Amino acid sequence: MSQPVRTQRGRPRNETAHQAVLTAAAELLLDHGLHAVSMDAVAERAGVSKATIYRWWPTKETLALEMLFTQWAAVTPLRYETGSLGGDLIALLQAWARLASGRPYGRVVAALLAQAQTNPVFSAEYQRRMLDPRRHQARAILAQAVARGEIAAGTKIEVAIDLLYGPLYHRLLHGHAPLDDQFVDDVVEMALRGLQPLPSAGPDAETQP
Amino acid sequence: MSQPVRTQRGRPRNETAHQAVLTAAAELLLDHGLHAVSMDAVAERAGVSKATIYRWWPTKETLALEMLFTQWAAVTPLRYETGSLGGDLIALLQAWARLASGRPYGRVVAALLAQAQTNPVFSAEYQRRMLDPRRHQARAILAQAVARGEIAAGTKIEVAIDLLYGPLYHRLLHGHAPLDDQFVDDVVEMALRGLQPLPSAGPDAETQP
Amino acid sequence: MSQPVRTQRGRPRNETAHQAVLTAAAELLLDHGLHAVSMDAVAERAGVSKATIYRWWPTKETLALEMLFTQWAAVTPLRYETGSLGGDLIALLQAWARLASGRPYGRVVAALLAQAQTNPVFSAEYQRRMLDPRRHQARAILAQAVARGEIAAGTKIEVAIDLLYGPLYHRLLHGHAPLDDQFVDDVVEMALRGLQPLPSAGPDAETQP
Amino acid sequence: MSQPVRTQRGRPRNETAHQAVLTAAAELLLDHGLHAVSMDAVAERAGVSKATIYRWWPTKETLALEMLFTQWAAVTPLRYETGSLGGDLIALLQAWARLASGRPYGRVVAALLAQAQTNPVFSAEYQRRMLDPRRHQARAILAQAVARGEIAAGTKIEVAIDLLYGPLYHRLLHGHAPLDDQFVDDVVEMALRGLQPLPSAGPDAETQP
DNA sequence: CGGTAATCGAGACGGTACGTCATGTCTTACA
DNA sequence: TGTAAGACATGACGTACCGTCTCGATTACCG
Repeated sequence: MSQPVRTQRGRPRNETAHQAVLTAAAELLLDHGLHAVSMDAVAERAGVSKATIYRWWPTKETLALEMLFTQWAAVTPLRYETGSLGGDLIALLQAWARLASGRPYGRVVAALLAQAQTNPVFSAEYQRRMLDPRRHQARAILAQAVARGEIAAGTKIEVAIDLLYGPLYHRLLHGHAPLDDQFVDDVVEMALRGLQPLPSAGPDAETQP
Repeated sequence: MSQPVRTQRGRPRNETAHQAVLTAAAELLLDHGLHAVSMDAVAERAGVSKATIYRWWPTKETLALEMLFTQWAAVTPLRYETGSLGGDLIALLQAWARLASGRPYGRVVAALLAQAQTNPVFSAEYQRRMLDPRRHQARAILAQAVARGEIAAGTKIEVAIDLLYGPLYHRLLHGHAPLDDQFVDDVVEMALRGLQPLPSAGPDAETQP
Repeated sequence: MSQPVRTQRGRPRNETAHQAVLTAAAELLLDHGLHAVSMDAVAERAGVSKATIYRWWPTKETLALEMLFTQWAAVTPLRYETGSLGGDLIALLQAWARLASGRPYGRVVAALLAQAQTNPVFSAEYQRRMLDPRRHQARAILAQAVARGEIAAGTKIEVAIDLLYGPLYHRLLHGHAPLDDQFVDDVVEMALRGLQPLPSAGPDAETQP
Repeated sequence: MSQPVRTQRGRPRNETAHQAVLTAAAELLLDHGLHAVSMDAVAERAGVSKATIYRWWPTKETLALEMLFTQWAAVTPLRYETGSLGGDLIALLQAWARLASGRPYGRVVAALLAQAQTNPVFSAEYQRRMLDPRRHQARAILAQAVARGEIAAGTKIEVAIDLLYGPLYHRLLHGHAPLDDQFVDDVVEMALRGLQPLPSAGPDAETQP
């Protein structure tokens, strides 16, 4: 985010102020949502001047994105090598789900998505920071599973990733039901085995008189 | 939205103005997104006074919700009785996907979701209008499938619905890949059969005579 | 004020509503001043529809004027024939001063004057109703005094009236000092005898060698 | 009006804009009166934003007061030392009358008085700026006259001031007759000599040698 | 006695201005 | 150069009145 090139001339950047801004933004965002956050409010709460904020973040969405990235990146670097596809996916998705549901991040994500709808530059930045790393991990896990023969070689990986992450985002954003460990387990199991019963010995058996 | 009871006293509501507001709101919202749309702009474009808008819609989110509801409800709720679960689901989800991707509705949905994150009243109204009817249809379809023995009786219906709609919303909101008929087919198929090959006889077993 | 000609056809005017409007206007005006009085507020307080008010009074200033005229006209019809100029003037002015200072009429008068500054039609109506009758009485009193030889025949009557009423309005509108009986006595005495001491026996005497 | 203390920090106030606002307000006020003047109109005409106006003037009455004060203060407070009471008073009052009648200031004064009726804080400010200085001058003149023996020591000074200024305000606000030099002469003479003829030797006594 | 007409209640409407708030820029002094 | 302070232009906000209008209901008269 910190676009200005450090030329090693002049007064160096005040890192304390930088952190104070991110902290103030996080509190205001998570407590009241983006629309209740003004640059003036962040400046006052952070004890910083507005000019300083605009110096480093062009919009409050950019600020919110960096705040979210910082908070979520602080927890992620797990290795997902449980040996089975199901185990890897649960490890991956549960880490995300616990993070996302730990505080009202739905407010932040929804606001960022809304901004991304009409601002292609921001959308690209959002995807680069928030989505691509997660999808990259998921791709690696699924590729391993293909290599192990757990899933077919022709499986549509991108669709599979949407099938896994989509339901999680759905609950995060719509809030119609909890985004908890049980739900992640259910999603992974249902995605792996499918809705239909096994054709060989499944419920069709009872139709045989 | 028009809650005030018509008591047959006083000047009757101007329905032309009502429609003009919805039309103007639709154009502005779909072209530029909610945050770029002001009540002043809607009023001017609709040839209506701001007071009239505020009389019937307390916020622009409420207005956007009614606009979206009106446009999406115009497509008649088809009966989904193709005889098979896969057919029913494709009919249901493809209708939604075509509607949602026909115009830039992602802008509107994202804005409404952002608003719903911090406004419980609005959230309830959004769910009542936009989500509940769709989930109700999906429940009916899945219940039929259970009755026909296509899926197990113990299937977690709510999770299944999220597994189906989640990926669609995911693409609508994130725009990382197209929300087209092919994607709906893939999602339904993957949700029905699962990622894993059939465990009992292996994925290719049945091809081996 | 009731401009519409009674043609003896149609529903007759509702006098109860008429009075209710004047009463409501009086309360609001005297309590909070004209700017705090809206047609909507008067209508609600009087239990009358806005259309009814506009039917009889084109503006709220007109309404205020009629209210003031009604309340002040109810008290005036004294005869001023005490036999002396001073007595007559005190009777005339004290009646006015008691009326004007009895309730916060300064609010009403100031508002009407403000309106009269830019609306010649209203100004004429205001003068016809509120000023001309008072000045007419004063002229009569002064004419009697001239006839009795109490004051010189060449006295400028219009200036004299301003000299008498001006100070009273001054205190009513500026409120820098009380508008009470004592003040009226002082004004009349000072106007009659003048500030300067009597020239025959006064300080001028010492200039006579 | 410019209360905020200049701490020498931050961008300094734009004095050009300050003057432009006062000028624009003066033109609009004198041309159309306060009620026909909107903050939006002043802002547009002055080429200044509404927020800037509200930063320095909380209401348009406050703005009008500063405008009036500025324009009337521009006429220097001459020394009134003509040697006689009559001369001093005519000098004092004619300066005021010429100022007040030079442009349609009656509109402004009436609007300010109307505001002062219901706003004690504004009333105090109005008196401090517009009335007190004039009354202070008048008191000095009358005190000199007492010292010189021109008027009695027991003269009620406050009443005398009302007797002099009251008629002038009366004509300014009611406009029933001109506020010109002749009127000021008449008021001063009548206030000094009184309406009644000299009681000791009759009104014409001094003309009899 | 039924028609005509004026009044009244209720309240929706287009319009204008209000006073506030947030954005993003700019100007100064200080570090 | 970076920062705090804060003034500024811009423009949307949501509210409040204004004066007009369209209804249905009411109450007289007059033919």
